[in-house]
Amino acid sequence: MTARTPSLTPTLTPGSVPAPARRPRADAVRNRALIVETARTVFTARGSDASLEEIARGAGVGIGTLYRHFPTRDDLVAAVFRERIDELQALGEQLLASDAPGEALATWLHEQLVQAATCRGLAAEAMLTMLGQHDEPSPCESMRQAGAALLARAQAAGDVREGVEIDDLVRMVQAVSLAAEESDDPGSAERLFGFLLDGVRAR
Amino acid sequence: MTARTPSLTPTLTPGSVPAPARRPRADAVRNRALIVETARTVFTARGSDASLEEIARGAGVGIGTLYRHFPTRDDLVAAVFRERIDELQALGEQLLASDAPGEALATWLHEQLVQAATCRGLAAEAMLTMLGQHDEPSPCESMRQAGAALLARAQAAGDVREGVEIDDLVRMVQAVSLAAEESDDPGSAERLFGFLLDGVRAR
DNA sequence: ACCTGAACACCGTTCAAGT
DNA sequence: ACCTGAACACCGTTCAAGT
Repeated sequence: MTARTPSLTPTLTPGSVPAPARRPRADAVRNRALIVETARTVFTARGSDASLEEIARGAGVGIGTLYRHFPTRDDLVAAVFRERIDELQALGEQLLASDAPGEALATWLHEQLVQAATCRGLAAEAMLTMLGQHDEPSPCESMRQAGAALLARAQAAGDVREGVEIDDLVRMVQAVSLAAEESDDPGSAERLFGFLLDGVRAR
Repeated sequence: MTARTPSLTPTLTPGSVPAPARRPRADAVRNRALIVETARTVFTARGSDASLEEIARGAGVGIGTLYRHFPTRDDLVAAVFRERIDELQALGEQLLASDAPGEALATWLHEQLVQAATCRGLAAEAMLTMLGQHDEPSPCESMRQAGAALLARAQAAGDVREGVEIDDLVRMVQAVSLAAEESDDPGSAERLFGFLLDGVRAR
């Protein structure tokens, strides 16, 4: 969000290495991990608008340290869900080996639904935000491509209709999760998910 | 949210009128309307987490006046969307006269989609919140019943499959709107809405 | 009865001073 | 290089004092 001063100065000599890639200090590594872990706990307990101060306090670090590692709130949220994104990517690549393309896609999307519910809907919000910024080769982008491959295969097999895009599907699953969250009916999410699948199925 | 002191004192005599139902002061009525109108404008411009102070300032009243009329933020949001809810109810009742039950439901749901996009997704959030609290005979509850009648008719005509509930449908439409909001593809909402309709159609 | 705005609490964010 | 926490800004919410 915040614009940073461009670091590319004209004094950069042609042969110079772009980034020194120093190894970070051990306490910094530990603090970073502690903050992420605490954030996960606090987000689960308090929801998406938990206080950053509470997270810093819980991790036993100063608020400045939290900001040093995660300049924006989104950066922290992204770090919290990084593992889940990687898991979804791995699952997607695994499912490409399945011999039932339609079912494989459904399984992957259902896992998206399960993940979306973590941290009281924060996971779903984070996913929607991340899907909006598919510029650089981010972990989310890799996950997206795994899903796209599953979808293409399901379409080629005639299981899913044409015109459906992977972003639509993933977005819809997050939306289903968000919409079902406030419902008093516990089966709501699964039922809505079923409608979604039926809607994209080839007929 | 905040618990209030119970006002029901034992001195209440059996024959006493429960509420005097006084006519409110003219300036109070005007202020209330001004606050709601300003809130709509500010929510549209700044999104769902607009400052209440800005709304009060824009309406030309003290912050205390805003709180007097709307004890919680949700109360103000509900007031902002009250008219839309009433419109949806009226439209639903009108559409019951149509001779194409499936199409009538689709038209009503599409109007839900259009409404959901107002105030940068705040309308969708508000609708989801309101659907969660269907206790008293609220305006939202009347709207819900109009939709339920449309759905029942579409199901009786064999246009929509059984097992679908009106809350599911309305929630899904809000979900579609929320999911499409952050997308860079402008046709996203309509495409997802189309999938939703196909998913609930009888086959 | 209603309005006002000062007062308090809480949180986000920055930054000078430390190690 | 990294950490700390005081300092500042901003907003939500309440309430005593006004009309």
